[in-house]
Amino acid sequence: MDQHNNNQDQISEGTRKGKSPVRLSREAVVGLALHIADKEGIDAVSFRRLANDFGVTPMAVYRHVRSKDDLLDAMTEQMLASFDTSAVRETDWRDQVRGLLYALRQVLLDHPSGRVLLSRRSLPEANRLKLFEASLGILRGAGFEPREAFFIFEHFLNQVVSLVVAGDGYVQGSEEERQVWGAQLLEFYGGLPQQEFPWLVEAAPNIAACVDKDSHFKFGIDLLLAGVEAIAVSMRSKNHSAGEQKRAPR
Amino acid sequence: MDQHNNNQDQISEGTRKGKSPVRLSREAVVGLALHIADKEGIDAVSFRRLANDFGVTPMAVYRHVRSKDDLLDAMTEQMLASFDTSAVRETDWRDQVRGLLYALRQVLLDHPSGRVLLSRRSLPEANRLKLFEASLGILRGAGFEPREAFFIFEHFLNQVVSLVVAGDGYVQGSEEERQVWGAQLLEFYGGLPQQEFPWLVEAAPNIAACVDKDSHFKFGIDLLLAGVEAIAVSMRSKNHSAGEQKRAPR
DNA sequence: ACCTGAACACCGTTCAAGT
DNA sequence: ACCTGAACACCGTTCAAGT
Repeated sequence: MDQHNNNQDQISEGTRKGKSPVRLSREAVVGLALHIADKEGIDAVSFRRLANDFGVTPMAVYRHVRSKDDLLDAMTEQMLASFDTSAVRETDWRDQVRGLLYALRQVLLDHPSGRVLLSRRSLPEANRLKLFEASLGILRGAGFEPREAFFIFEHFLNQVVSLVVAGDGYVQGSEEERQVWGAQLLEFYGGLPQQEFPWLVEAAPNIAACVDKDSHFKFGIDLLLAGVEAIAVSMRSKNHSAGEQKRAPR
Repeated sequence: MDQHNNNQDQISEGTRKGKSPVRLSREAVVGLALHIADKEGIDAVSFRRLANDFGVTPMAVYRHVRSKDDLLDAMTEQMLASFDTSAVRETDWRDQVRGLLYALRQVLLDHPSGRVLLSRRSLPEANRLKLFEASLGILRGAGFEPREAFFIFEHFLNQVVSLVVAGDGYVQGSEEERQVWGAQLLEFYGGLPQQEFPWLVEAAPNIAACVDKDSHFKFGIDLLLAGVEAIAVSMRSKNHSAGEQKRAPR
């Protein structure tokens, strides 16, 4: 997290006037953009805003970044640079998967804008490719067919992303903002007419407490892995009769 | 789907000049907005665009819609109006759940903008509340605790949304656009260096064929329900020793 | 090579005014 | 009640210049 502040610490003090024009670099531009996105939301990132913070004209930014799409791709890459892939060295595939999911979670906790970045439609670059490849390797090693492995990976990604942002409670802003939103949710759902919405009224505290991320995340991952295990088992019984596969999931 | 054309058929022919000023209504505004969002993507929806299509000044739209947020909320509601809730009358909770998930899928297939609409952070209105309430009721009836029921519902929603948009292959545009994107994916992943990315090269056809929505959706729902079943079973065994619950999942 | 300045075609939203 | 017109503070991006 702190490594992204470096770029900004050299600049900071807001709208500097004309002097010591801090030569831009792609890394600095992307670093500041990611920092702004994480602290103020992805919508706060604009060429004009970046230029302003750098004390430079909007068009100067274009020398280091081809377009907004390019900028967002680069932000995704820089974010994933901190991804901890050490879990691939576990021996059991379940531990490998769990490890990667928790590593991805950590990235998303450090970078609230990650949800938006990861759900953009674009071709992945180096870091994202490595994550993708490692995951497929684990699932193929566990005995899943290419198709299943891909589907399962996709669901892993979706699941982690949506678990971290905690569904309804998703806020890319500050901790305080999230508290306020939680209070609003509690008031809203708790105040619904009880005859018409008995289950919603009952669930109101749980809906509002979506801030309780740890247990929420664990529940979701357990749910997902339970499903994957079940599929693995049913695959193994199918292979028993068909037997066209090299390795069955253990 | 066609009911949204009604509003537009009266207007159409693009930028009409001054005459027969078609009195706006909230329903007409929201209907056209949803229609534009589904055909051209959510970003194509703007007050200026709506005003232009209606042959009216941008500010006229504000008489029927308080703000952009209000407009998006209303679009979500109008979209969910076509939600088929008949599945709640099934007898087994698994069938009820499956039915609702497939009904939601249908809504999202009819409305490509639904993904964006449903992942906005806002308090739900009537139609969305009813869907939420019905789902909780089913899960509570199946014996899940309020907290689990809420978590599971959340995952259902996330799962359906992300399954329908098919992860990487998500395109809110036309069928043709999706084909193009699929071809790009195939070329990209298929063309990666095989030593470095063996699993990605192998999976390339599957990644590109994410257009194959039916089997993809079925796989995801099966995965999710397998996980839920497993949780239900482990809950039942826990209750065996604790026994603090009214009903256990059957 | 790197940055500036002006322009184009867009946004959401406010405010005062017309009918 | 419903719509207009002008304005404010924003967008991404292009193009022709400056140094």
